[in-house]
Amino acid sequence: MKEKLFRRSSRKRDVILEELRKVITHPTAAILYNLVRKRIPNISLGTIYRNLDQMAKKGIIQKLDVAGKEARFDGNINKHYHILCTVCGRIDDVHEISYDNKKIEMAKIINGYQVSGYHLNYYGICSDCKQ
Amino acid sequence: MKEKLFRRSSRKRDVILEELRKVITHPTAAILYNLVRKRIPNISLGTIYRNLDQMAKKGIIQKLDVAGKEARFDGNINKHYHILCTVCGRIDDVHEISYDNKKIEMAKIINGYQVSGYHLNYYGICSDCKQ
DNA sequence: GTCAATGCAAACGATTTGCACGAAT
DNA sequence: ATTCGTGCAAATCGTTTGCATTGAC
Repeated sequence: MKEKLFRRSSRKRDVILEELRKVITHPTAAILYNLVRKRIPNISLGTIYRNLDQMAKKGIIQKLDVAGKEARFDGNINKHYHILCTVCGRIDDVHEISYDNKKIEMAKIINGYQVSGYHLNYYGICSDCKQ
Repeated sequence: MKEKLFRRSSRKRDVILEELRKVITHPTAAILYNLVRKRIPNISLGTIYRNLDQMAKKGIIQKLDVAGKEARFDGNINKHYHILCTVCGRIDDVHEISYDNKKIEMAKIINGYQVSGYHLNYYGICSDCKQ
């Protein structure tokens, strides 16, 4: 957990990561800011953003692939999926689905959600960028 | 195509939709603005946003579920998926994949992309909002 | 005539950045 | 001593909104 991922250690970064790992709610930067402020009152929102970015780039946290105004972050980098409430915007984890055709297409209830649909995005390097 | 979807007809809305349907590049509002301006030079960016929103709500276009600063739109509402280049940000359609377990997990090349991963998001109404 | 659609500019909200200072190596 | 990490505020960027006008019905 304390390998040579970053050039210098920082208590603030450590606390941001700890607080993110504590919750299962996929918080925004602002929400995390409020959580972290309870422990480090003088931390600034800019520091939250800078550290979340850094950690997401290193792959120790996840920046969620969700459209919308505010970015959301996940401290759990184990492979799992998400379900989003189209009414209140809440995001929950989806663990129990096995990804065969029938279940993806036919799942109607997941985690108590009435499922209306899903989106699947692939990531990769396009042929132009592969050069 | 010209049913009673909207209370009043609007040539600007029609042209926005036409231009969006012409391209396969999942443009941002600003890109579409430039395309539409070639035909309607005095159109404003606000009108582009208002109409894209409206049409997405009616379901005649798609607002893509992609994280990032700018929203992207798709004139093709047939069920299909997307592949995003992690280097240049380009987005292409994915049509040929059949969604059984093996293919999702094992696809290594799609549309010339070197695939690195995928994200699956479900949508629905959470139990609290269902009341 | 009514009220939706529009242009324009200002407002907004999330995120980023420049700068000077403090801290880890 | 170097230069990363930080607080702070200003800047930026995408998007939304208020208002007066135009246009569809």
